[in-house]
Amino acid sequence: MDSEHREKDGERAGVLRRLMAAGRANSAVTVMFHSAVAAKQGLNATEEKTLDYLERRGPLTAKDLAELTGLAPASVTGLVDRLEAKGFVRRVKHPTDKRRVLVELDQEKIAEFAVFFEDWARDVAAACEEFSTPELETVIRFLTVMTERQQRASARLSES
Amino acid sequence: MDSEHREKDGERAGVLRRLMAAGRANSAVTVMFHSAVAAKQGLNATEEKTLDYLERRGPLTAKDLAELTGLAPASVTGLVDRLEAKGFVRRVKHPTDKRRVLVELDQEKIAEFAVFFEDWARDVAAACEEFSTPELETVIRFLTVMTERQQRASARLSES
DNA sequence: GTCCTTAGTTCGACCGAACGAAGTATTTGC
DNA sequence: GCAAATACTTCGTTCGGTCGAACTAAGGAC
Repeated sequence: MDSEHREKDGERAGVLRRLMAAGRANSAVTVMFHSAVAAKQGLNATEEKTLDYLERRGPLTAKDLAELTGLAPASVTGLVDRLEAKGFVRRVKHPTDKRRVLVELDQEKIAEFAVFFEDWARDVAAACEEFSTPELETVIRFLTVMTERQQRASARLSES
Repeated sequence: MDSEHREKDGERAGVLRRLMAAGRANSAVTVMFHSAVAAKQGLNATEEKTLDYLERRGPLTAKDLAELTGLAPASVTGLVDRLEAKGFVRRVKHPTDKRRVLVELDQEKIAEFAVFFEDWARDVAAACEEFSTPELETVIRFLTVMTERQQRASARLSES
């Protein structure tokens, strides 16, 4: 290995180290931000998770929520009661099966809190002015790759 | 505004939109990963937060922890009891003031769980091979800027 | 040296969130 | 059309985590 290679490798290693540090710091702050939002909404972790499922998958039955959250049916009843009392969701009739209860988001309530995200979105956009479009494309590619990897790492961690 | 500008603006807007989406997805997964790690360690949110403070600031007194976590003194006693029972921290004598109790991390226990992070670090390093060194520099710069902004956004959210 | 303050613990109580078991309503299978 | 299965709720209980009040031990002031 010639000296040029050694130098390149050293630089690369340093960059990786700094990237790790930056990623770690960013994760810590992301978690804080998330829990600050939850606190603002007056929601606990379970309730937050439930709203997240509903946002991604649309209306779900109590049974679906039980499976997704890992809670007992009785606990889901309580969970939905709380979310309904706070105005985040509604119980609606299932179109074909009268035994089932569909839980759907109250879009108005969600919009109430969207204000904070718009604030944050403006912040992000402002920060992006320091970056060229190709640079942002690189960032998007990076985030996408990492999201997918971390997703798998989470799953591995949870199951084993 | 000529057609070239219009096109550039449109492209930029699209990139920003995709960046937001990528960032949002990444945040969601980060939070999941974090809670998966906590579950693996058998820690709740408060305990996790406490360990984080100890990692960043070194040994702290019970009073310090009470202020940082916002808990009552009695609750801190319980919190430290639990962390001590699980082997994550130790109570040690304060060098000058015998009333005080210093809480310090058990580095061996921390190292036990570092394995999972090494796994993840390898994963990250592997994913980074798809990126040139200058690209990674861009990512670092982006993460750093965003971390700082999100930090401030969290603080604003928490206080108001 | 005595009194007041400070640091932390113990104790009893409380609350939110989870659970299992039993109950109701509805659908499915034969 | 009746029995078994399914979806959800109700009820009583339990448990973890927090709290305030009272207590102990150790500094600090004068």
